[in-house]
Amino acid sequence: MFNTNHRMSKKIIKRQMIIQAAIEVFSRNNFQNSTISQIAQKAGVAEGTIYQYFKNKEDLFFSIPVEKTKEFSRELELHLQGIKGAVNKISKFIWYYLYFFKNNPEYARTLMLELRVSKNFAKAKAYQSFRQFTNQVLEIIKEGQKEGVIRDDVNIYVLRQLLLGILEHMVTRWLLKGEKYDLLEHCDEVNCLIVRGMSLTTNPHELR
Amino acid sequence: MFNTNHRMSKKIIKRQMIIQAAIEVFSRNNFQNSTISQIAQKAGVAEGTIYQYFKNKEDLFFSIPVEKTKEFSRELELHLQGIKGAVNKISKFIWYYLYFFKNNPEYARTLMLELRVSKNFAKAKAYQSFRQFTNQVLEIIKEGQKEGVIRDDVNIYVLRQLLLGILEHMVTRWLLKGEKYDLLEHCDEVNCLIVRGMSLTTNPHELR
Amino acid sequence: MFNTNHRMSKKIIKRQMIIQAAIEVFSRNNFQNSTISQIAQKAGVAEGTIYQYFKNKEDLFFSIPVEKTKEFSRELELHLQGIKGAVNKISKFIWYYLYFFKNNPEYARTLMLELRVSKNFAKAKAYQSFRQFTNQVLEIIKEGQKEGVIRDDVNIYVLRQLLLGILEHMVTRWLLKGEKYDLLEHCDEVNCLIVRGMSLTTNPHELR
Amino acid sequence: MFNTNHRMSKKIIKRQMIIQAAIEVFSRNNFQNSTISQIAQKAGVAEGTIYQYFKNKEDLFFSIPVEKTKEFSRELELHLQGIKGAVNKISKFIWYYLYFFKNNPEYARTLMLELRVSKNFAKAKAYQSFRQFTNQVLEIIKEGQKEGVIRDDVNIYVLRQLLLGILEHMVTRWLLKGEKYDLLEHCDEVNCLIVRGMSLTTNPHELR
DNA sequence: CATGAATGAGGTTTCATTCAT
DNA sequence: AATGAATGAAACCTCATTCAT
Repeated sequence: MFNTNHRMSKKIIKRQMIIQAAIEVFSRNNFQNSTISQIAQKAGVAEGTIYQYFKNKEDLFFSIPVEKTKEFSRELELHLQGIKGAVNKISKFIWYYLYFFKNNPEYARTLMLELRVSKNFAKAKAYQSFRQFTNQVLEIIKEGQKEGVIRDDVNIYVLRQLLLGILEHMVTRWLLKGEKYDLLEHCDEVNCLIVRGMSLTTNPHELR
Repeated sequence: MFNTNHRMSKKIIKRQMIIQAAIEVFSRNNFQNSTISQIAQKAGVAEGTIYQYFKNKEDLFFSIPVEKTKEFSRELELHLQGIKGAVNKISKFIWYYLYFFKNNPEYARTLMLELRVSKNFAKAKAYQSFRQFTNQVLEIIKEGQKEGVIRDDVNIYVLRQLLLGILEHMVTRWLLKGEKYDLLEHCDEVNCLIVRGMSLTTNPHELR
Repeated sequence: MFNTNHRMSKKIIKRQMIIQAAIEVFSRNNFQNSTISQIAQKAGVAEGTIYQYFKNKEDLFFSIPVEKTKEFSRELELHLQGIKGAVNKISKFIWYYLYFFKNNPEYARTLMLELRVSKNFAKAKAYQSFRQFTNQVLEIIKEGQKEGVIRDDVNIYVLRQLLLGILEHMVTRWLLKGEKYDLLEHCDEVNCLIVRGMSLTTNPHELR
Repeated sequence: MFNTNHRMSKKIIKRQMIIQAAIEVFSRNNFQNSTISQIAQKAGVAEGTIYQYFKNKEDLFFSIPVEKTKEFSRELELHLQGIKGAVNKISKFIWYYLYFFKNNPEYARTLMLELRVSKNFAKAKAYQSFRQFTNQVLEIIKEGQKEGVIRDDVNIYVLRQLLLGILEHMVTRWLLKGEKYDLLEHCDEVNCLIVRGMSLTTNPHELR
């Protein structure tokens, strides 16, 4: 039994190593132009070994967001702890989102430019992991509506789409521009714009 | 001379046929999984013929947005004609943007899910065509600031990014969801949110 | 049109060259151990070229008996011409069968040791070609029964099985023994045994 | 010593389990398409374990007929016991041959469609086991010649070839037809044909 | 003795591109 | 200008075998 545990943990570690290598390789080239041989080399294992951990190249590819989203959610949880008020939580979420991808630029590239767009991504189990934290966002929005600080005349799904859409776009644009500027640079401005768009106005006349 | 013109127009038509076939093929699969042979078949020409009009597969790929963006800009111009006021122009732009991609779903897929993300896209001449209409947007924003209806405490590039980002995201999301709903469905709501975000408030206290 | 014909005939010739090369290669090793690269080399074409003529390795494999059985039937027809009497025809058939495989030892190996046994062979169109000449055999047997020289108390399919079974086995055994003796060596003896087994006896009481 | 015996028998049992699993796996796919992993799984052992009982995959493969032929010969012996006369023995042999393969269809497939045809089979020790019972057949034929009931104007090896050839072909055909009919169905008819072919005729009364 | 993770060589197949016709 | 046959490089994946535990 000890033996089994030992083997298991070794397998888990090696699995992580392969995924990390895959992120690096997939982020530089793209799915099709990345080769198993490159990944194997970077992971320091034989090509065949990869097929003991993943069914095929696509399976390895889709395993990446499963792992990274777990990490994202886990740490997001910590960062939200102790924050009161939906608006403050949203501000923190915006900051953390940009912060996370700033610090995981390779994963950012893989996720935003490759995975999200992949034909089978929505169908894959990977997509399930996403639901997890997008639901978290939805909860915060509902909370804000209850508090009376977030407008309830707009569909909450549209509000969430607004929020995530802008953030995704910011990361994507940053990547396409070659990561030459600081992703957190306009954090406050964007935060301000988003919150303004989502929040209730005392003076609605200003809107057409 | 007439002969030459005739020849020219025949060449141009065949070129268009190939581009149209390419859009259809690239939109269904993706760049790597689309084959020259498929495109040739759909265009009704031999494989070799394609290489008389385009340097290689990538060149054909990047020729698509050049053509389609011309079309987009040309028609956008018409739709903006006669509209007064930056806010109204922005509203119209939002509508037209969604309207255009609703009616060109295959090009939408190719552009949003493949081209935009392509490594060499930014470097390619295709990107130049884009500048054309993103600059148009910038002009409208500046106009709005002069009119005093668009806030000038935020960088105009950030404002443009906000606008284009949300629109891109709407189209992308629509595509990823399988085009099952009407892209123009939430046009008014989104319009309202964007305009609100960009516009000056009489009562700025409400923010943050 | 001339151009097309010319191209067509060139394609047919190249197809034959590939099939001939395939027979030689498949006969030496077996299906799985033969490589497309070996066949291409022997045929004097590039590997990719083979895939312009055959869907895949298995398709090439199953195309062999289709071609060779045509050849077998065509020549068998000539050899049977002018022969009177079912027994004489059967004798000639036996001789020709052994003669054909003696002169096509490589095809013999491929057919008897690989193809006949192949899982998908029966389902493949190749099997259809076989029907052609096994039906011919059946006709001769029926003819013999009408003439009153072949017993009609045994199912004709069993009689055919007897005939083809022994011949197949003779060829197979010859191959397994390394083709060290003359396949036609025992032709007369076998002929005699088979004909005796199939023919009516003057005194039929002896049989069941 | 008891300990040793115990160990020995445990080893022998495990060996048998592996061989049985191998028969099942090899019969379904073929040699090349069967994997050690499949066999190990079916046998309930680890892959590595197989290599403690057999040198390699081919060695395991060729061990199958060695074991099964022992079984065949052992039981054939019993079935022939007490039967008088070469013709009766041959009839019994024919019946038992078909009976055995009817009841061992998986082994039949492996032997007839894979092993018999295998390039190295003749050279392998497996082939030696075969000699054992083919010699038995030869003895019966000689016995019949001495009795004066089997023709002696034909080479005894040709006679044996006739006998085994037809039987092999019957089994093979049955397998290729998907075992959809009863292998013993035409036993009597074939028996009759074979015996007639082998026997002296001038005086037909002598038969049965 | 038993295990099963690691290996890595090797083959099939695809497809962009070329070039003779 | 148009064709389409030929090319051949390159990559995924399998699996028998080994060996440390």
